[in-house]
Amino acid sequence: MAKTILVVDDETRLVSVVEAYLEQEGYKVVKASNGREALFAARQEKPDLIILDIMMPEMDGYEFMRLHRKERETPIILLTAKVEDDDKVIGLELGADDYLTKPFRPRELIARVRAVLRRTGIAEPRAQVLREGNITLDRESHFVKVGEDFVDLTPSEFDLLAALLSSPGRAFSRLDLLDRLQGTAFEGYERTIDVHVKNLRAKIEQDPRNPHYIETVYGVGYRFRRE
Amino acid sequence: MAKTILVVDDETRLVSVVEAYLEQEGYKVVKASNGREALFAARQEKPDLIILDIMMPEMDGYEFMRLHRKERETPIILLTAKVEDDDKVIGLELGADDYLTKPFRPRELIARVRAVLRRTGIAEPRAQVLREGNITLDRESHFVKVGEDFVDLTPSEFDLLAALLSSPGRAFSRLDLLDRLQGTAFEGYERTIDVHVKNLRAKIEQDPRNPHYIETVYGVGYRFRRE
DNA sequence: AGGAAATATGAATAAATTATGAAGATTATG
DNA sequence: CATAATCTTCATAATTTATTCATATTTCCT
Repeated sequence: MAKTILVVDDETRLVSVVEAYLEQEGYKVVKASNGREALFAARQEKPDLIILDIMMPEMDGYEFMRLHRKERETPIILLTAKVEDDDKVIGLELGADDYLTKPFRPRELIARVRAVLRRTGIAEPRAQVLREGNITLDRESHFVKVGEDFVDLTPSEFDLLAALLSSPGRAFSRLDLLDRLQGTAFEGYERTIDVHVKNLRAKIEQDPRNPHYIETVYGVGYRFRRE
Repeated sequence: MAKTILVVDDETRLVSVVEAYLEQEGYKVVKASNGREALFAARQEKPDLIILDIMMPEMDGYEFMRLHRKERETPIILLTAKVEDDDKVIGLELGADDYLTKPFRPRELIARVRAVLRRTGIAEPRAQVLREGNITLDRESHFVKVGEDFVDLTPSEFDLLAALLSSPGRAFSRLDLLDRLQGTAFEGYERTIDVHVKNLRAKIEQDPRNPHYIETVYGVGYRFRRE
C-alpha cells in the first residue's frame, strides 16, 4: 500500500511542487494550508508522515505539533524559513524527526522522507527502478545503465532523466522539468534545461546529434521515446 | 532459521527504530508495548531473546520478568531510561543478561544482542563476512583485510565500510550513513561522514587522492565500487 | 526558398559540493 | 583522574556542476 504523506504549508505553489514530486515517487499526498486544516486531515487520513511548515497563519506548525502529538506519533519533517537554532531546538523538543530549510530541492526532500520512513520502520513505497528501451534508472541505488554499461550522471542530469523516464512518450515542458530540478528555489531560466539535455544526450545517446532516446518536441519541450 | 527477538517498549517509535535495525541484521522481530502484551507474545512466538523496557504502564518490566521467568529462560536485555544503580541491581538479580541505557546507538544494541546470543549458545543469523574486490570485512571477528593485509579501523570507519560494503554499487546518502553510525541523523552534521570517508580512504586505498574502492557520487553521497 | 522562431552548442562564469588539515569536544582506557 | 584515541566541527582549498550567454543550426510556416 502506498504511504500517505500530509504536506502542510500556506504557500500553495510550494505544496504543489512537493506534491508532484512525492507522487512521482509513489507516495499518496494529502494537502493542508494551515494547522487547523492539517489537524483535520491528519485525523481523517492518518498519514504515515507529515511535512510541516512552521510559519503559517491561524495555527502555526508548533501549535499543530503540540495538538497532534496528543493523538498520534506520526513522524514529522519540519520546514523552516532559515535555520534558527531556536527552531531546531523547539522542533526537536516537540518531537520532529528532521527539518529542512527553505528553499530546498526535491531530491533533498525525498532523501529525508526516505530516511525518516526507514528510521521509523516504515517500508519503501515501491520499486525504484525505471526502465524503457535500453535504459535503466535505479533511484534507490542511484545508478543509470545504458545496455550493460553504467553511466555517471550529475544530479541534474539524473533528475532530468528520471522525470522524463517516469512517463515515456509524454512531453514535458521546460518549466515542468525546471521544477523537478529546482523545486522551491526561485525561478530559473528555462533554457538551462536545454543545456542539461545536451549534456545528458552526450552521455546516453549513441549519436547525440541524432538523439534516439530523448526527443525534442518543438515548441513544447522534451520527451523520452516510448518503445 | 532467523532468530526471533521480542521488543517490548511503550514508545512505539523507539520500537520501530529498533525493529528496523534488527531486521536489517537478519532477525525476525515481534513487538509488544506493555508487559501484558509481552507475556502473550512470548508464549506465542517463543522468542530467542527479549529486549525489554523497564518503565511501562500496566505491567512494568520487572513484573514481566518475574512472570516470564516462571515459564521460560529466554535471555533478556533491559532498557533503562538512565543508569540507576538500583535498576541495574534489581534487573540483574532478576536474571537479565545485559542492560542498555537510553538513548543508545544501533551498533551498541546489535553488539549486545550478538553477545548475549553467543553467550547463551544461540547461533548467529547470517553470514558475517562481506567481500568485494580486494576487501574483506568480517563483522563477527571484526576485522578488515585489504588483500592479505589486516587494517585497523576505528568503530565509525568499520561501520561505514560495512554499510557501503553491504551493497556494492549502491550510492548511500550521507544521511543514510549517518543513520548507520549514530542511529538518528537528525542531530548530526552530515559532513562528518566526509571526514570518516577521508580517514577510511587513507587506510584502505592505495592512492587516497584517487580512490578506487570508495567512490564519491557528487550530490548524493558515496558508494563502494562494484567489481 | 526565405524569414522568424525555436533549439543546439561551446565556452565563460557563477554556484555548489567535496576534500582536507587542524582544532576542539567527547569518549574510552588504564 | 589523566591520557590516548576517536569523533565532530570548522575554515578553506580544490573540484565539479549549474547557469548564463553568444552564436550556430534547425524547424516551422507562408
